[in-house]
Amino acid sequence: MTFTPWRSLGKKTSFTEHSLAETLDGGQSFRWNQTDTGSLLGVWARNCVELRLHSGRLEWRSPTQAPVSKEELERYLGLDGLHDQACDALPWRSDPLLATAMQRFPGLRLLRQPFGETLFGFLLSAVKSIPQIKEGCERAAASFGEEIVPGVWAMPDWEDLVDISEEELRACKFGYRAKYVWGTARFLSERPGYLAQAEAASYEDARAMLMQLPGVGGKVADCALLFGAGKWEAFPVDTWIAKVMNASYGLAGMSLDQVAHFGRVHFGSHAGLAQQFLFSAARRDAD
DNA sequence: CCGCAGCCTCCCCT
DNA sequence: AAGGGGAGGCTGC
Repeated sequence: MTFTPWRSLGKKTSFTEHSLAETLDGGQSFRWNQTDTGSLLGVWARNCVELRLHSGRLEWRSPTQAPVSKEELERYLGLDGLHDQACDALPWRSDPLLATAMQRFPGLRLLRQPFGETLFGFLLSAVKSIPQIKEGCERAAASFGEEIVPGVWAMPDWEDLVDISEEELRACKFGYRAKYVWGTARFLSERPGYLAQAEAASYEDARAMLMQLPGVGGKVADCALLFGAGKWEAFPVDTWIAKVMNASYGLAGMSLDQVAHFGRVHFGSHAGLAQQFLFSAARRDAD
């Protein structure tokens, strides 16, 4: 496929090679891959974009057949003033663990992905590793999504999935998550506007709405809200975060829900951003 | 309200 | 070399 020329995204970026890769391919999103030239190629909604860091600037290009606007890209990457403000407002001054994690991933930020496809990815995430979730998303896109440019597929919308049988979903190797996807597609088809309503609702209301969906518990709901709806007070607690929090804040014996509540209280209205730094640091330590 | 097994599939380990 | 344990959870008992 042919691409537009590389374009620069404004002034110098706070991304490093490290934090760019961690932001796009570190578990928030499941549709970015490193290319053999060191750039990153990703898909969201009907958009396909290649990103690279060049002379301290963030550069991008998209297929000429499927151009992406600069505004859409900036929105997706969260390139506005809110990120720096949110970082500064985190309690790193009084929390050495957080301060260390933030120093280790300068430039790491939260994406603003399409809500529906973020939910889809995390619906597949139970007891799976990131590469496995990515494969599942890729199979779903190639099987049920629209081909944007040759060889690149958009994720299917939830409406596109309502006629897909559980057997067809199992053919994508979703395993027992196939019935979650099937049930969620059915649930949403019977309630037009449900996801849009959740996206517009307060964090607490949105979380309760998502948890009505089959296969969506507190952790999956928080991930969808944090990475796909801009609700930064969401504090997803997975096994990594639970382990770090238990060890570092004396939370041994707490349930995951209690740890999530502690996180929201301790880190404040941008708790999810703190979670992302801690998550990346914890995962890195394990390597 | 809490704790626990089971669930698809793949991977890593012995 | 075959088989058990566990992986970025949720559900139902």
